[in-house]
Amino acid sequence: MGNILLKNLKEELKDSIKKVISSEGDLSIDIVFSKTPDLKLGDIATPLSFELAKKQKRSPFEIAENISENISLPNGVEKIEISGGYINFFFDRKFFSNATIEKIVSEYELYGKGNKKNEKVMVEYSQPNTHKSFHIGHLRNVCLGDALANIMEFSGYQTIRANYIGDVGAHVAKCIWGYMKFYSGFIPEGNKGDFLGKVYSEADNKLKKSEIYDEEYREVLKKLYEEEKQTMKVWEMTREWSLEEFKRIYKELGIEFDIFFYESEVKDKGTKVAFELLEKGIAKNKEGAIVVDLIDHNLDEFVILRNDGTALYSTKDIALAERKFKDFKIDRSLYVVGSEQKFYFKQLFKTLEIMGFSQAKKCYHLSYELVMLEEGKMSSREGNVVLYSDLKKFVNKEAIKQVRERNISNAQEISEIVTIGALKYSMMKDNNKKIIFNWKRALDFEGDTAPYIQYAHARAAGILNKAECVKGKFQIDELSEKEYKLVFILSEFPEIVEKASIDYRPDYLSNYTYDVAKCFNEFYHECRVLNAKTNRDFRISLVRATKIVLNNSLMLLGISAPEEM
RNA sequence: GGACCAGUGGCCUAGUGGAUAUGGCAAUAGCCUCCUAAGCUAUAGGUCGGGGGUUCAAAUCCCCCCUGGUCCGCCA
Repeated sequence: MGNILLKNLKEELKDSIKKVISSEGDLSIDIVFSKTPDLKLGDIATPLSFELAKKQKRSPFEIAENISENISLPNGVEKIEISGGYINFFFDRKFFSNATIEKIVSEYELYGKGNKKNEKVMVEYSQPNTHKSFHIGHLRNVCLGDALANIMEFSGYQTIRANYIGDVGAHVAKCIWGYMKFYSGFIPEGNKGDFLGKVYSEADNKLKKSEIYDEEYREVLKKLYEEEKQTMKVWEMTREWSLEEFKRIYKELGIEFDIFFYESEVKDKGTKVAFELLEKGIAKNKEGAIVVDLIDHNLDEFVILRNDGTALYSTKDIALAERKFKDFKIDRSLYVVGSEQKFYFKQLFKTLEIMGFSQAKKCYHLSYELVMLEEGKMSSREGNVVLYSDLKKFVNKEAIKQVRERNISNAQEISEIVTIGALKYSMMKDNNKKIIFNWKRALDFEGDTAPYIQYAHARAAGILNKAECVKGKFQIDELSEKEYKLVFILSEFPEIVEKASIDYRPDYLSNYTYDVAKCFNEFYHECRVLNAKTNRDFRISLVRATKIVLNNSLMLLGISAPEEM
């Protein structure tokens, strides 16, 4: 931990370069390294000479020459070359490979782990509404959020995974009205959560068409607000149905939360806070409602309580944030929520700042675009959604079919691992952009998919199983390009994790993991391992290191790495 | 009307100041007597939405325009 080989080499190189250029009095420049487009050109490069050329009014070539002639290269860097003005550095590749692979193998599951940060972070994600169906849009959220939490934790933050369930509000009342009106006393045998989703959609449809129905619904809404006994009983029962289904899904996905918050438990506190803010003069009364004036911040007015005194989304979120800061003592608060709420979160964070919470500056809204159907937006109301349960069922069917074509001992378990992996990966590999859902692609297990990566892992496992006693020590004769390319990408893992945590970008990990799998497959086809003529011990260790990195990065994505498939 | 996000080969996508623009799907041609063919190799496919500008260097930054999405609710 902490001592990252590739990163260290970069730091040492920076120092060496600075020593050369400082003799000419130029220290202010920030030295950056990039990968070379081709390993033939070197391992890492810097375009520093272009920047210096401008400042010093000399030719970049001359500057590069000067650096190249006067630099004392750190241990592990073998050669320096100038190419088109770039300064390219060549590592001592045997040394680098040796050190990298030994490090990975010895650190094992800790390889890539960041230093402990003295900071507590809470990630809030998967905020499903009870009494509505759980569809693939919710799936995207929970996958992203879980990966983010994993990454933060692995990067060294103390991390709390929070779920915030919407169990009150108009949609609940609609569903309960529909249930009492058309299904009173009925207890579905199968998936109770999906049943409620259908009841909700059906109720919403009928309510649009009848004023009498609408009156009845308002009555239910009122009774829920007043916590009338009979209605509350139905609420409790149906709420539990939804929660059971959610928990079943989380279990299936292998996702665990540290804490569940419910809207029902923060709404009263929120109302209190709204009045407190009013008293303190942070908020003001506007036509009976309570609003925070954010016009000077270019954020309009933020309504935090309705004029009838009932709670809004904002009412509850302010109370919940306060609870997170005060009771859980968190320093950093992350929210994984769809991008349509961007403006809302700006208002919320600004309000928290005005309320005096220093953590407000470390609040972050990880936003992502919706999962859409080819024909357009999904809507629980309309009922035109792809349910999570259906998607899982069909993907699993395909996985079972494919596993059966192979000779595998525990087909059931493997098909489940492939199914969940494929689902999660497809929801995370894009940079939070709009996803147009497509069945053909969802059932694809080749190319840039989780099964491709899992397969690479299983292959590595297969080799290691057959390699009798494995020596920890190895000698490297001649490094082939495929071998070294693989070593190099493995060495990048810690930096990728760090960047993903800084930028809050789980997709960095998805892309990286796929690249590792691809490199490994190329290596696999070109280099024999078990009956290798050269580098046998090294290759076995390289395979082991690859398996470790694949396993660690899949773990961050919440995807299982099978030993066989 | 104002604000934000996106636009990269037929389709999807990486890359947000550095070298010849990354991969996948689909297509074509190959590779299993050899550690798992959910794999590999090769071929073909590009006005990086358009136009200006800044820069030694632009898919990336600035301005204008086009297209799509979202927000500007006492909804969530």
